[in-house]
Amino acid sequence: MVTDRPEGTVAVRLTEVEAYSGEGEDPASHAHRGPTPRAAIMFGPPGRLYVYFSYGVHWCANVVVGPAGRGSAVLLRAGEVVVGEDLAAVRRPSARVARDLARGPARLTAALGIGPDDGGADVLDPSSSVRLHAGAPPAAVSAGPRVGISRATELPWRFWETGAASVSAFRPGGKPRRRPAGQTGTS
DNA sequence: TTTAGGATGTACT
DNA sequence: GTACATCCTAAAA
Repeated sequence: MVTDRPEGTVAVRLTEVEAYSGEGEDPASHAHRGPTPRAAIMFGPPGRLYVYFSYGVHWCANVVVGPAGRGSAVLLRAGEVVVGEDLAAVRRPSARVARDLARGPARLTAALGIGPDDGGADVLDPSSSVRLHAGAPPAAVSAGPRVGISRATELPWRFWETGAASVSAFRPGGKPRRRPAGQTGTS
């Protein structure tokens, strides 16, 4: 994922995403109720950017997938900044460590500088300021329940790179407990 | 260190 | 009016 801005370029390698289906089988999706004005972009052609405003202060970005009219999208949940880390750090002053620059959907969107103006942008268009590049697939990918929703939590439609330090902190059934002994978050 | 509460646009009841 | 695909700040232990 790359964004070109007057102030610079930021590239992020996505490490965590969530799938949302609009086919009515997924009550957690914004598209579940149909093409509302906010979710209309999800029903458009694939490769478009669906940006929505959440909780009044955060923007989250999705990439529309599947045929037009289906309403399916992939939420970009987390990633690691590989280019323009300095600029990303400026955009995310609250991020104290590099790992937190894009850990979380709103943080990822902010680190990339994606805003409402980018809604509907074609991420496959080379001339677009927001582009999606295909990279080498990770060695291992894990799947599990989605985070931050209250419906259809059983669907294991969250996918992340196994062992990635930038994935969202998921609390299975309660407290996050400290860092598991085997996994080190730092290098 | 962990827990609680607040901000605020859009959609649904 | 309430809930939400969230994150940040403040307070307590």
